[in-house]
Amino acid sequence: MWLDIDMRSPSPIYDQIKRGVREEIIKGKLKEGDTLPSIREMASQIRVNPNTVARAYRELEMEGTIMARQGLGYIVVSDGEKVRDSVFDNLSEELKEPILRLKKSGISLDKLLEVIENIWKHQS
Amino acid sequence: MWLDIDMRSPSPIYDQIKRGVREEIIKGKLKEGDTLPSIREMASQIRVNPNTVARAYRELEMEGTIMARQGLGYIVVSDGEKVRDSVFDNLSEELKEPILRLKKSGISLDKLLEVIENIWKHQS
Amino acid sequence: MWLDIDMRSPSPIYDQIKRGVREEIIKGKLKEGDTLPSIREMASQIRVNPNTVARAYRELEMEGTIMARQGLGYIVVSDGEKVRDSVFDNLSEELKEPILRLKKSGISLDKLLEVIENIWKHQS
Amino acid sequence: MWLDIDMRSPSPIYDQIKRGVREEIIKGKLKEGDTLPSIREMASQIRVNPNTVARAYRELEMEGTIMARQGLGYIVVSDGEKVRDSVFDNLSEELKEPILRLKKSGISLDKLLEVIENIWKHQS
DNA sequence: GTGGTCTAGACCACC
DNA sequence: GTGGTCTAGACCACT
Repeated sequence: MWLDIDMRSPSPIYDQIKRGVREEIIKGKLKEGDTLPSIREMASQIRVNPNTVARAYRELEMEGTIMARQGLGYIVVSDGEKVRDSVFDNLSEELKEPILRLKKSGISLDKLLEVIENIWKHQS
Repeated sequence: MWLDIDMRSPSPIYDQIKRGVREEIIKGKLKEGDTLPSIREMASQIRVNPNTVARAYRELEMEGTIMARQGLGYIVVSDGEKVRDSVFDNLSEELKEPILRLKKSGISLDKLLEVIENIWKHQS
Repeated sequence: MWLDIDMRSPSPIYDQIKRGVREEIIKGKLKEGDTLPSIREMASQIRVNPNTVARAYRELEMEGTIMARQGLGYIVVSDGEKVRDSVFDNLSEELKEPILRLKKSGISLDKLLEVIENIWKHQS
Repeated sequence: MWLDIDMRSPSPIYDQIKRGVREEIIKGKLKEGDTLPSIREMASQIRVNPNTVARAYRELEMEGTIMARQGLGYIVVSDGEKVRDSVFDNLSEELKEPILRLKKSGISLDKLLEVIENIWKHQS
């Protein structure tokens, strides 16, 4: 499947897989009821240990995004909107720490917003 | 210089110490030429093993912020401005990833700036 | 990759390990993408505590020569040429001090070059 | 006295003092029978702990360069030539390690001699 | 007193 | 299995 995994990223691979699946759902490329690639297929596609994919799927199941169907594999059970909302929440959470540290280091809100806008506009 | 360390934080203690020292320099509480608390003193103050403090100091030395003088202790060698700049750069770098992911997930720039402002204003 | 470590040398073990790894890369015995012996394996081979190897690897990572991949091990990321160049620079830097002191003490350039050639030719 | 000590150098201060005294003798500014500055005077001049100067003098005495005279302080007992010879020997010894490492890393003798000549000519 | 290195061994996260 | 962090405690060199 079409996830691109960055082996050099500090964030764990199972987490990159989780995010990748969620993105596919948000983009509408995976819809409710669709079947995910099997663990083995996904693993060989992205050159990763099957255990790692299994962990990602398991955790996506625990959060209610996908579901295991005996003998059929995993299917999507959450719609794009729900997924998007939870992604937003998580990312906002992730932004908290660096922002508060920037605040402590004496940056102004205006300067910060400028930096953010810059990243938004000039990065791929 | 009594840093407050959060033992329950996911970020390693030696890293919290590094950030703490940098912050003191940025705030001007530590200036060029000032002596840091000795490894043992800092360790006992923040209830941590001396090795952990030693690692933090050593890495701050490697990045050019402080310097060891045998038998005497560590002194600050980088001025507040330099330290602030490098902290800004690092934190901006840290912001990049979550922001670009938010962009991919379909948030609007206005919504994002609103979220940022919220974090800035309503969090300690 | 069996480095030979001299426990009686004044230079610290972690540094000998760093230099050893760099040399293997320079010699071409380790190439970009190759995996290093695991920390534990290297440690048991050279009869040293794993922490010591870990420190060497960590510092090689900080200088950009190798890279850790969680759960998999360390891989080489810098090519032999880059490593050789930086080794040359560092060693030239090390030569500076004793040479300038010899100059101050009144040795002639010819005599110095003779001494150097002697060391080169008659030492292992 | 006229020694310049570099607090940022990695080499220990007592060693810098020893080298400084030897240099004065080689240069002829201190001759056989001359009195060295007292430990306290030297210590206050170069802003260093008296213990450190004491250690330097003690070791210079052990190697036979100077000698303590009860109530009179230290006097020079070795002539410039002898001192120069031993300095040469020590420095050659110091050159050995980096040179052999350069050899191992694949530099050629010609290239090395060129580097040495460069240092000699273009550095203070 | 100061920092620097090393060992032994525990616990955790990731693959 | 892999690396990453932390503790406890020893020993050394320098001031």
